[in-house]
Order: sequence, then C-alpha cells, then structure tokens
Amino acid sequence: MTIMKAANRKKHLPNANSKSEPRAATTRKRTRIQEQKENVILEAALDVFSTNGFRGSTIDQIAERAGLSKPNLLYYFRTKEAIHRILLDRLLENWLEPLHQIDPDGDPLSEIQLYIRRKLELARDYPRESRLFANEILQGAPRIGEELLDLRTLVEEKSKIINEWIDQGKLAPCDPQHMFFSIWATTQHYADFDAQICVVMGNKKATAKRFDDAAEYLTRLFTHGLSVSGT
Amino acid sequence: MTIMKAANRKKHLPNANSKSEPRAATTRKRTRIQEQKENVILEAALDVFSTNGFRGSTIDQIAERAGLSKPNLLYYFRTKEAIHRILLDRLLENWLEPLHQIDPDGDPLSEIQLYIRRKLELARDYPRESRLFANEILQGAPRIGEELLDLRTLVEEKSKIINEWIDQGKLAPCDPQHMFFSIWATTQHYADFDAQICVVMGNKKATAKRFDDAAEYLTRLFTHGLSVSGT
DNA sequence: CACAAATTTTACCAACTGGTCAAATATTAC
DNA sequence: GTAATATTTGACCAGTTGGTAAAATTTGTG
Repeated sequence: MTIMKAANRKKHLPNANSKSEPRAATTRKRTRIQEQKENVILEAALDVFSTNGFRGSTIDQIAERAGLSKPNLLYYFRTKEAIHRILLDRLLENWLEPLHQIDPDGDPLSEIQLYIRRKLELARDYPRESRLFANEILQGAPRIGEELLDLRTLVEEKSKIINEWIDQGKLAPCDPQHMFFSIWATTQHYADFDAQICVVMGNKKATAKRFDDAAEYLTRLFTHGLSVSGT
Repeated sequence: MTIMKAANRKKHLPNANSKSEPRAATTRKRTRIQEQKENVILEAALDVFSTNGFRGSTIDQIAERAGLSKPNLLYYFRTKEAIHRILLDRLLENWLEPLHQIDPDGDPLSEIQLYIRRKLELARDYPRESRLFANEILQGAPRIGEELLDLRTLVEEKSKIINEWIDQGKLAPCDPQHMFFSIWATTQHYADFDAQICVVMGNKKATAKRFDDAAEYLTRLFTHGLSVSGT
C-alpha cells in the first residue's frame, strides 16, 4: 500500500473535484470496488512512473501492471496526469513528515541524527516514492511546482531553530539551508542512485546491511561535521 | 561546446561504427559541415535530453532547437539512441576525471577537499550533463549499464588509497564507498535538484554565490566529519 | 563550368499513445 | 427478482513519434 501514516496536515486542493477526481466518483458514496481498484492502480502507477518518469510511462503499462484494461483504468482516473498528481501529493506529505518532527526542545545533535535516520528509512522503505520525486524535480518540477512552497515555509521555520541552536553554541555555525540540502542529498541518494550503487558495490551486499552502514557513516559524518568541538 | 578536456582514457567501443556512427560518416574524411552540424545537434540534444529525459524527448524537439529538419538530423545520427549514447559516453569520461586526479601522495584532507571542489565545479558548470546522468541512473541505467563498470574499478582503486590513509591515522575510519557516495550526492545535488533549491532559497541568490556557499559548507562538513581529531 | 559527392527537403508510413463512446456485464438496493 | 446503478469491455480515433525513401539542392573538385 501507499504510505499514509501521518494525519493529513493539509486539506486537499479545493478544486480537486473538477480535474483529479475519478470519473467513478460522481456519486457521493464510494464503493468498495472503487476504493480497492484505485489503490491497485496507484500502486501500479507508482511502479511505472518511478522507473520510467512521467512521459516515459504509458497508461497501457500502468493498466497492464494493475491487471486492468486501459478504458477501465480511465474509468477510475480521468487522465494520466491525475494519477501522477495524486501520487506526488501523497508522497510530498510523507516526505515532509520527518522535517516536521524536528523538536526545537530536543538535543540539537540528537535531533539531527534522528532526522537523518528517518530520512534514510524513508529512502530504504519507499525508494519508488523517492525516485518519483527525483524524476519530477530533475525535470524542473513542472507538475509539483506550487505544492513545493509548503516545503519552503517549513524549511524556513526549521532553519530558525537550527540558527538558534548555533547561537546557543550547541551546533557548529553553518548555513541551515545547505545543511538540509546535504542531508536530503545523502539520504535520498541511496534510493535514487541505487543502480549506480549496485554497480559500485558489486551488488553483493544486502539492502538492509547497506542502509545500516550508510546510517553509521552518515551519523558520524554529520555528528563530527556539525558539532562545535571542531570549530 | 561539450566538455572534452581530458585525453581519452578509454578507446571507444569497437562496435561503435555499426550503430552509433552517423549515416554521414560512410566516407573516410569528415566534412567541415559534418563536424559542425554534429556539434550543434549534440548541444541541442543535451538541452532537450537533460530536461525531459530520454523518452520524454523527441527528435523533433532536438531538431528544432538545432535549427534542422528531422530527416536532416537523422542524416547525421541514425537514431535517437545514438545521440543519447554519445552524450552519455562523453559525459562519463569527464565525470570520472576528478576521481582520477586524487593523488595518493597528497595530503588526505586536502585531496578530499580538492575532490569536492572539483565535483562542485562540474555541477556548477555542467548542470545539464549532471542531470542527463541522473536521469539515466534514476531509470536503472538501461543505456549506460556496461560503461559504469569503469566507475567501479576506479572506485575500488581509490578506495584502497583512502583505506591506506585511514590506516596511517591520517583520516577518520570510514567506509570509502559511502564516503564517495556522500560526496557525489552532496555535490551533484546542486545541479540535479536545482528546481527544488530555487524554491527553498527563494531564487534570490545568484548561482555563483550559491555554489561558493555550498563549497564552504561542504568543505567544513567533510573536513570535520572525516578528520581524525574527532574520533 | 561540369561532375560527383554531400546535404537538405518533401512526402510519407507504421506503430504508439492518450483518450472517448456506447454497448455489455456485474452489483447493489429494494 | 428486478430495476437502478456501477463496472468492464471492444471498437475506435486523432495526434504524435521514430524513422524511411527518393528527389532536389548545395558544395567541393578538377
């Protein structure tokens, strides 16, 4: 199933009905079948979109993987873009979650270590979502652009906390934005560049072990890299 | 023009003639026009491929940007894949260059700092190449797979150096592979996730300044993160 | 200039793609 | 069971896409 653990922080777009809603949802009540098939489709679409990108994916591919005919799929989602959009929306929510969880009252280094671990877990457990996101950003965020503004305000908010920690001498002075960039980059790299990593590591190590090693290495890197002791 | 500074380290594939060579190259001598137009096409293709991915790009788009008709473009390159392949080959060479330059006899931390700076410069000066590569890897490296093995042997070679430095107590103990991953991730991130970075940073800072800040932050992070002092 | 070779254009095609429509079938509520 | 509703299917379509063929044009060479 798709990741939907955290409570919705944001109401869905008000105009969602007109464009993103499946044709099937013209009635008030949602059928069991409806709910079920929609999930199957979104699952299949995540598979296909994450490995082929938006334009590289075809409705037929998604339909086939979902075990449906193309017109049948289009009965549940009006367009290819509608499916993509929903996936991006869901993913973004969960992607932001670890950032929300950074606690202003916690111990600075511990909070950052925890943040890294959480991001790494997302990359390990939801690599398709990570790649879907990477694909979208790589191509200039043509379909997610607006929603990304949430990220901006959130980063601003959390950057203030980091800066306070720095002012209190609890963290080495650094630009919080670049700190976040480096954490995102290093953690998501394990999902997004998996193909490269497999080549370099000879594909011999199990994924779990690889992520444990990564966690250890990154924890060390950021702990020593950001602690005041070395200033 | 495309980046072609370093001498060819590897001879091109022997079977390159049959598939990648332009139809125009049936004769021994290359015309001035041929050379010229091929470059124009590759330039245009880099633009298009790097922003739309392989499948998301059309020959028409490339032809239009190159100021040629589609059949005319196909006179120089037999297929869309041939163009893509050549771009990937060229890019990989230059991408590996900084890794080659790591000097076993240099000062460990300085060498790593230098490596980071070089990678960051590539990301700044050749973002399209970085995105082209990212696109390819993201989608499972379907068209570059084999060539990536060069990377593997090179990383193995340089990992030995890193391990020696660690054994000599000149560097904090860490897994060299993960170290390389983190350097690739953090530097290339600035090219690949530019769209996201622009949103978060409000697009206000000039690119040059952004990269200077990144260099400063990353140098600090890795210097303190990898120096023995903090073990 | 004249001839051959290289380049460019015009017209074209078969496969694919996103999406529609109406008819057929299955499900649900009464 | 039956009518209303929801789901599924098959046939279809217009636009796009990668690529071809041959004629027309340009360019280089003697």
